[in-house]
Amino acid sequence: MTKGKWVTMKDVADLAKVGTITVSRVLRTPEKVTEAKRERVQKAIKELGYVPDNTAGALSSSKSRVFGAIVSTINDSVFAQTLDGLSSTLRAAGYELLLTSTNYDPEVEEDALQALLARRPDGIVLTSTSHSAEVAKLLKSVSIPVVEIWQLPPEPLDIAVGFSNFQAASDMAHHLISKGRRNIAFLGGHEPRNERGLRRREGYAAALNQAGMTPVVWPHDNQDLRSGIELGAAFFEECLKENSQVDAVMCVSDQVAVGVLCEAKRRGVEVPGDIAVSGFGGFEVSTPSGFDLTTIAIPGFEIGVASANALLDPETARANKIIDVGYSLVERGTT
Amino acid sequence: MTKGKWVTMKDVADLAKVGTITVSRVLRTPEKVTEAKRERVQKAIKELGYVPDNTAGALSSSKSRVFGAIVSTINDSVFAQTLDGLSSTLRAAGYELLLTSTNYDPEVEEDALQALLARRPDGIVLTSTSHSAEVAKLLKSVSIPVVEIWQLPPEPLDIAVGFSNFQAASDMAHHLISKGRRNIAFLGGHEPRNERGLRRREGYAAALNQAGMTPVVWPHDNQDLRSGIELGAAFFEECLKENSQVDAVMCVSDQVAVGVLCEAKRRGVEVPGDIAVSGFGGFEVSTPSGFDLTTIAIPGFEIGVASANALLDPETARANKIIDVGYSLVERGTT
DNA sequence: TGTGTTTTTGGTATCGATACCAGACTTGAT
DNA sequence: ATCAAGTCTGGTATCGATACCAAAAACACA
Repeated sequence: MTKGKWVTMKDVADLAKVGTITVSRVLRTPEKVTEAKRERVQKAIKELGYVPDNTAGALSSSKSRVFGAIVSTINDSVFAQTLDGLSSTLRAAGYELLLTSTNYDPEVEEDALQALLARRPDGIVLTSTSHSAEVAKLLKSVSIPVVEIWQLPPEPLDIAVGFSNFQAASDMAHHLISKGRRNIAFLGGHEPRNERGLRRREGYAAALNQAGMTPVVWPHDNQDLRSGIELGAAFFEECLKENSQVDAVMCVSDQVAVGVLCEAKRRGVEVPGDIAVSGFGGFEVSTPSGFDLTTIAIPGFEIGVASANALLDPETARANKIIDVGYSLVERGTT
Repeated sequence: MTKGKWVTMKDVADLAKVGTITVSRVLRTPEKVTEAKRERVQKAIKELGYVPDNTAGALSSSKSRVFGAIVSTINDSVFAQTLDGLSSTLRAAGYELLLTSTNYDPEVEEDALQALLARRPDGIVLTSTSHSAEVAKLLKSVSIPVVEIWQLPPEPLDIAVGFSNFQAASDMAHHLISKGRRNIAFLGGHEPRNERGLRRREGYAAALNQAGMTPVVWPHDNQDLRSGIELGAAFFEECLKENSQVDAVMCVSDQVAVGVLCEAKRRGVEVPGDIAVSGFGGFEVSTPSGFDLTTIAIPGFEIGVASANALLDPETARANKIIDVGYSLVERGTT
């Protein structure tokens, strides 16, 4: 209790007049200790304000009770709900989450993974699925569960929890086609490191090709670093000029769609009259109280919960390898 | 390198034909080892794919190289930039971040803190400033830096990094008054556990009282759990009915303001003609490409960076105790 | 009461790194 | 060639918990 000095298990054991191992058991497997001793120990713990030292426990049991997460970004809200689901489910089971972000940089990913592994986590969650050779090697050499999320790689390293970005985008394209749209453009998904965006773009292109239409994607290259709302606004300025006959925009995310909608309003372009707009993600802005946006709703929180369960019980999860949480196309006022 | 078995420092030492301590020094203080040995060791590390075990290092040096963060929520984007700044700055210095969220529940906060302390972090970041007695006691008994962020408590436990929510809200109220508004309502800030919202509401009320106006806050009680965009939309339905003369709405957040703006458009209410709207936060939606919203821009990323620096060098930070990162009132098209 | 079985308990070794100290090895000056 | 001062290096103890095993206690049954 004195500032700067931690109370140890031995202190508790001495006060309760038991062996240290009994204290350990009271904390981990209380049912194996008689009630009398258990109470004495618990009283001592409270009295001394004992906080167990997990670093020591981790060393001797080689179970750190920590999971690591490497996400591409925490800067926007994409993974927020997932992290929430992950962290709350893990905490309920007595585990903690070690979080790192890479900002879509594979070099950072390798560093982050090294640093994470140094903490000997009991499992790892990744939001990316294409890894450098080094990263793949490290992950394979490790005997802990590795969960890749928000995507469904054809060959998961270990376990994957997500949905098909390709299929979802393809569905949305078909939805727009079924609404009579004939010149559908795709906005975003041009960042080469963001695989989810790339898959969505591919799904869109496949659907259009299948329907005998010509895909129009914008921006063309990765030079254009705008994204989010700003990208949506820029759409009118540049893309629409080149393709004046466009009657629908499929956006890579709800944010981009919001940018499009704002600019449309500003210019007096009718939605969905002149142009239909769709988003992706199902964030709050897409709701009827917000933009009433047609979008693909992703169960972000559930991805987190399912990943947590996969980490906690990898054997069961490995039976499937791929856990598809699905998505749903929500039709609203913009299409 | 064999699956399931970690390479230890001893393995590296044997291969490089040095003592274990030399390996340790190559990793922590390479300048104290002669070049020849250093290279031999580094080669051995690479060859074996050695990943140091920090749990062991933490135990013997009582430095875990981990910092803990307890945030009220990761569900929305409020703290996203801050976490980004925090995590990237810490990682650059070789530290990792252990993240927990409380969902504004003080009971969870106590549990989370216990769990965090069990990992013997080298410091802690908190987004809340009113703590239960237990939590305060725990934090005071600990000899590591404790940084409270996003607010400036009058009596910080140790170090605080943030800005005055009260002052910022008061500034915004004065801005609206200076624009000729005479019936300014405040929307949000009704959740009893969210101190930042409460402080903003207070700042607003103080400014109006000072100007001889009567504050109108809504919702009145905490029964109404709506927040975000939905709350903004509900404003027209309920608040405006009671106070038909309102000519400005100060919102507790940008999200709420977006809800107000969407609903205004839907009802044909002119902004800022009929009603002025202000936000708080300075998120992407508030930009000219988005809603062109007058708002208080908070340097969220800088809060993260400053907190990280405070954790890394608490002595310097303690000289001030309170680090005010400020804010700026950004006047745009909605007022 | 005595024997065999099950449950509960504690001693000791161990996990993998770093701290501390002492010894070996440089280096430079005399 | 010798010595002092400084630089490197490695052996051993240690951090605080848990694993393993053996001893003690409790219990059941004849």
